[in-house]
Amino acid sequence: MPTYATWNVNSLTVRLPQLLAWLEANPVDAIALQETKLVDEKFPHAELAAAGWQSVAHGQRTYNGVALLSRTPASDVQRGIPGFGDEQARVIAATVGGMRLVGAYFPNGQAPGSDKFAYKMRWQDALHDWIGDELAHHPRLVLMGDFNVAPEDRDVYDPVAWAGQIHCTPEERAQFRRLLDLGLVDAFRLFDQPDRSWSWWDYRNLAFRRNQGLRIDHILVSAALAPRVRACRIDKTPRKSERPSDHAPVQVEIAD
DNA sequence: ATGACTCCCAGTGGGAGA
Repeated sequence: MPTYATWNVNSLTVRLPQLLAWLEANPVDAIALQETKLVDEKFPHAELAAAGWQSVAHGQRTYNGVALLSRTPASDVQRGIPGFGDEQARVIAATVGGMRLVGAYFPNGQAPGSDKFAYKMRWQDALHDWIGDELAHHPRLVLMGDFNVAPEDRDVYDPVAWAGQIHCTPEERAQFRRLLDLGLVDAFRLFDQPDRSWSWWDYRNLAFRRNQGLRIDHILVSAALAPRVRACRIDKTPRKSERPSDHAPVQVEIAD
């Protein structure tokens, strides 16, 4: 049964050993990575290949950077959103085993009303329109990554404190729902899940120990795939390790 | 409490993240 995962690793240089360990314990068919923070020339293709992973990357210095790792070759690789001039490396898509996989690192947005928030809105407009086109060509599509949006109050540890704050604004949530309106389905919510399930915990304030987090990393599947989803879960295990990413990996199982 | 931590590039601090 095909399985896919997404993980914001917050520097692939720092997290490569943890990534390889996680992949050994969780042998997914493909994984989308965000915040690799590596130019493509420095991407660790060889180390990953030695562990049995093919990799395609779209990176830049210091910030952002995305990649797709797969057991079998990736074809029709797309870097960035077509037609959307973007200096920031946030999107990589490829076809793996007949499945269109889109890995995305949504802009943070900083604060409502800021220039970065306006960019986040423009970026999501462009992503929405492009995903609509992609779905027309690829009915079997998975959009996964760090969305930097908590879709509902139940995705926030303190929805009162976070009301209207970045990741929780009505504008960001409306953009998320617009993706669902394309026929995409939030795989995580197809199943009963533990209360207070998060995918990100702040490094500060003992947030992980207190389980104060947000669910902002998501896997959306196309309408054709939704009936075939068998499981979707967030793995908190890596967040407990030494020098963790602040995000947890999310994975999905889809029946053939 | 306009913080707290971590990463990067830098250079003995500052920006960005969320």
